[in-house]
Amino acid sequence: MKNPARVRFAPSPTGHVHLGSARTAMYDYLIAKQSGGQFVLRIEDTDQKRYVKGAEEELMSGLHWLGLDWDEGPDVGGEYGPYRQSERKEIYQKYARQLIEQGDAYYCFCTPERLKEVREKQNQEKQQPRYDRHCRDLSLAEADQRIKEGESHVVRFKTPLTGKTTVHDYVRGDITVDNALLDDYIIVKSDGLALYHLAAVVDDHLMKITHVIRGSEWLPTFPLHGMLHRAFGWQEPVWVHLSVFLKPSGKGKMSKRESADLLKDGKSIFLKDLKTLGYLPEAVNNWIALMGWSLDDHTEFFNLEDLVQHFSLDRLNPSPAAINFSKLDHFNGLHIRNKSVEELATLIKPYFLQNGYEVDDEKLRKIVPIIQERLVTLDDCLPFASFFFKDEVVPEAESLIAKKLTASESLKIAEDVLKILESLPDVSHEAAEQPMRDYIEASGYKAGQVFGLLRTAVTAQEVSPPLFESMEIIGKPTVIRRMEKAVELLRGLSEA
RNA sequence: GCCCCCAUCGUCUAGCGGCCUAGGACGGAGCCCUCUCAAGGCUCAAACAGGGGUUCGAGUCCCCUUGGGGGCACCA
Repeated sequence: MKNPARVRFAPSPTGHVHLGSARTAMYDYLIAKQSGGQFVLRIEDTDQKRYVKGAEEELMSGLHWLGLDWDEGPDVGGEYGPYRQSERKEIYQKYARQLIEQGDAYYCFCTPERLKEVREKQNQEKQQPRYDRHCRDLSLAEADQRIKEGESHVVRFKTPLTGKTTVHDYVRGDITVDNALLDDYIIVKSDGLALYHLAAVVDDHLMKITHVIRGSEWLPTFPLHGMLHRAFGWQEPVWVHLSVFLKPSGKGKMSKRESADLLKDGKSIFLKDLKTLGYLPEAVNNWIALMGWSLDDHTEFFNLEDLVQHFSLDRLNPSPAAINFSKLDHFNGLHIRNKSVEELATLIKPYFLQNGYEVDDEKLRKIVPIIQERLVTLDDCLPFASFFFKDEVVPEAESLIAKKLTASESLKIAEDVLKILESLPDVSHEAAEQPMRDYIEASGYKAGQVFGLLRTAVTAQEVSPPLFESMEIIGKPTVIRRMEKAVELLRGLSEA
């Protein structure tokens, strides 16, 4: 057994939970669980301006939906709290001051306006936009004095002017950058709250985090985080940068606009949408787990427990992955078929209820086996099985005309079939199929023609679960009633 | 523009110098099964970005080019 890992998922509550976050959270969870360690949820809300109401709740329900339950977090507590960064303001200030006093950071009094001017000038001269280090060499005494006088200030990290910094990413290896190319990043804002860089590093240390798994958008500031740890003299966690998810075309990452368009197609990159669209959390997990990770060259069906057992950082793939929704559909079908009748019945029942149908559980349990392998998403149960719960279904008269036959020929068939069904003790699969096949044999019509007509009459659909199984569930009185209606409709058609 | 990262079928990927006439999956095409639709089974088309090295031998190691992605905020 490995050493217990403490892994944190640290989202900012600024919007909907998307696939990229979900995958990071899952990997966090897997590493924590497989080592017998803790999965920690930490809310990174140091930017109050970007706070979105309800985002935290959505985040938590999204994680729970996927089965990624955390051991420590703002709601459940833990011995390393508080777990919301906005509640840790004083902690960051203390550490920022330490950095300043030991010469690794400094107060900066430059106004946003001046910064903007500097940037514009640099842009004009085609220089790299960067802070000009105007306040870097102010003495601490002078700085403290100006602060006492109430002057607005931020804290910047004092990046070494020369030399190189090497940081180690678990999947990419060593990454080395020239310090001269780095900026003196702001680590505490003028409102006194730390920026991500400082807050995350301090929290990761204080919370004894062993693995930092995050998106590759953090790669550019990765050296800063390494330098911060070293300035404090802290041991660094294992750093793991995951590749980003690209839009289905593979060209760039998903924009807000495109996300909206996607929803019109019944697809989405947001967890909350995926749920209402009828996707199973098991399928979503399976799907995103395999975007950037693989076990071997053939295993592809996983549930969360399998992943806990088999997941390994060693098999992470550093290259970006395009989102492939047809693969999600495939996995969803696989996981739907993997459900027991009881489980699936429970999952699809709400769809019928929401659409105003009264659902008899006994009946539903009979329906599940015949539609299970036909469902791609849970809401597919509606087009497949609604007719079971309707008192009456009335097909279009024209749709009753069997393939390659006339209305009057179809009428003849309908009348014959009705007669046969009436003569049967019941319309169970066993009782009905053979007589129907005998009729087909004797009449010379094609099986497709007769069954097609029967299907349309009984279900008012061209596509349905297997006919005889369906009729058995519907029951003889209703089947007879619907056949009579079909005869009536066809009669009207052949007289016209 | 500058910095960083990445590079195998359309897509997700296996491949860690000889097991590769490059394997699997999704999607596509076809066939079988069949009362429709599925599911399932079988078959086919489909890739090592290009150029230099290193080596007896390169998809696998190194360099360059090209392409793609990410970042350059008092956001995370």
